[in-house]
Amino acid sequence: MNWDDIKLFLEVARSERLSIAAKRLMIDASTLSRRLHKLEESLATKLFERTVDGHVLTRDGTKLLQFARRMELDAVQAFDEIKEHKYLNSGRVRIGVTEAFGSFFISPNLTKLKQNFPNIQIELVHFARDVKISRNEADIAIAVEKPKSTSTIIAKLCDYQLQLYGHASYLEHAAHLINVNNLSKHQWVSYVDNLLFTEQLSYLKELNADIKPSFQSTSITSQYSAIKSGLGIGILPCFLAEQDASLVRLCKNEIKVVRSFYLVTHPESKRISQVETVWQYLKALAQQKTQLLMPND
Amino acid sequence: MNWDDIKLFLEVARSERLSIAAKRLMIDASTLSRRLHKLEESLATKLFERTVDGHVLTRDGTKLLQFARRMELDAVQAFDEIKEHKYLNSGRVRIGVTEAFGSFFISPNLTKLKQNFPNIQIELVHFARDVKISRNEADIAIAVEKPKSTSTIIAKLCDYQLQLYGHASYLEHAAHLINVNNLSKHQWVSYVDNLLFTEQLSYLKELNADIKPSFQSTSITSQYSAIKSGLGIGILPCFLAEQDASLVRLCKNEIKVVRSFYLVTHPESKRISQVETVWQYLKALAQQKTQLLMPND
DNA sequence: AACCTGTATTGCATTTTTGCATATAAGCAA
DNA sequence: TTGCTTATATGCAAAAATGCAATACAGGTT
Repeated sequence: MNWDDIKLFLEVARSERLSIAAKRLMIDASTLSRRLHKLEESLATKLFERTVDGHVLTRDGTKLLQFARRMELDAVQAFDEIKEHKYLNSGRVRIGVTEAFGSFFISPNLTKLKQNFPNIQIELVHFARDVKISRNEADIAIAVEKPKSTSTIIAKLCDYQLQLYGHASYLEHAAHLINVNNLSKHQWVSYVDNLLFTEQLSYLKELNADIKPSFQSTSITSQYSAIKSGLGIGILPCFLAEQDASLVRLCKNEIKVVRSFYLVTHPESKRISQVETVWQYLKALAQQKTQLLMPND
Repeated sequence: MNWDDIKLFLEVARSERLSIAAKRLMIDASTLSRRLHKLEESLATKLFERTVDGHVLTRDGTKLLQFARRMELDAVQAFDEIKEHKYLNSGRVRIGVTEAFGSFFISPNLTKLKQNFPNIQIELVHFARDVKISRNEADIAIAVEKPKSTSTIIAKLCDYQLQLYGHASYLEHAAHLINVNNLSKHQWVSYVDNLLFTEQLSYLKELNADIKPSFQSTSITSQYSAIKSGLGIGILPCFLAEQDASLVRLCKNEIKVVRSFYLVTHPESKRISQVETVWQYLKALAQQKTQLLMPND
């Protein structure tokens, strides 16, 4: 596949007219036509329906268009930034992160970063299973498991603790006090077992095999909402639950699950200034928020 | 600029050896050398330092590398998806959104979307001033002001309300009850005036010119934290504050600021299935959460 | 110093791509 | 029908890109 042909493709997709596109690109229409055919050949598909009203995108063409637009954005940005030499700590950094950590820890704590480095743009990508750092799906991944890939840079970010939480409204109903021995008598909120993206999170098994959850979700946010609405008790990361004064930590000392987050990146990315900046920022942030991640009171 | 040269550039940047890169690309080293020089010429810069130990990236080269990697990701994904014909409701959708709405409304409510469309990846970009939809910086922007650009598609997403909130701990200290007439006697938390990215948010002026804030921040999250920690009272979006039971709404009926969010996209994007899906999802979500956005009790 | 090794670049013949001129076909409007 | 537009196809000369062989260059070794 010739990337430059994608540039031509974009123009044709936009003008919907071969001749107009050719003029804009300042090449001959015949050349353009030939190169489009070549692109289609290399993708083994038809990108345009050649009608009398010009070139109309096919399904595959539409699909290509969205990627082509992104490529264009990058090409243009690269050109601009190099031309203007404004490359120190500016640009996008894509962070791949779990839902909970992204929404409740990273997102709310980007203020200082934005103040110190106003030209860094953070993109947050929530991932369910893996972010493929090796495939550049993110510049920095925050993973629960150490990836095995050899070509990545890995650093431990922090430990974090998960504990048992319940909402005041549920605890009122609970006739008997909750303790480690009567856990299975309670309503539990938890992950959907078979969808666990990492064995690391199947903490229920660690506790007691008898416990049968009454509400399950793949989303930590909806578990959080469920617990908050009094549906039951459940394990939540402390960095999430401790920010909500209406949740009560139960069996403080008996139930403690500790997990770790790892920062992962690609050697190529790590050398880029704004990626390095964000990397350091995240490490500092985690250190500073130890109390929230690992409450020890 | 020839995009295809960027592909070659990538390979050389990685192998750091012209000859090795040439072998991998299955072209002659001389061709590769010439095309690199041509790329440098079109960018009017030097991308590599040609040393005895191969091609070492310059500053500009490093800058180009990060964009090149993104382009590669897109090219590869485009190729894969077209090859596998898996183009319905799969792919990335980048949403540009304000900090508050992103962190406290969008992020926590993506669960259903993920369940129904597991192959859609959401990228959240927080923006301070504008997301340039016209430049493809996001597929969908959620803006506080209607953009004037002609080439965009705009739809009203929702109204949302901002009200005055305080934390229990602050209200205890407050010797006198808070009412509309003694507002200026209180500690206020607010935006940094001159950094307001849109006039829409300068609600303090709407209330009372006498009010002098004692804590200001550009970040709604840190205002939220400040209010929560008892530093003072302040205006917060209801969709944020109402989710926190420890905050008390003050002067319910007297102080009400109403603003609106607009969905913005590009005609090209709108035709893409997953963008349209997310667009509809957001509209439905806003409708469903009217009570949170515009509490009327 | 002469030589070897690994590197990138240059000169030149060859191949490929391009632009132009021209031809063909298809749809549509007067 | 004719005339207009638009896209594709073809032949061909001009221009550009390519591969190969030769060259240059820096470091280290004999």
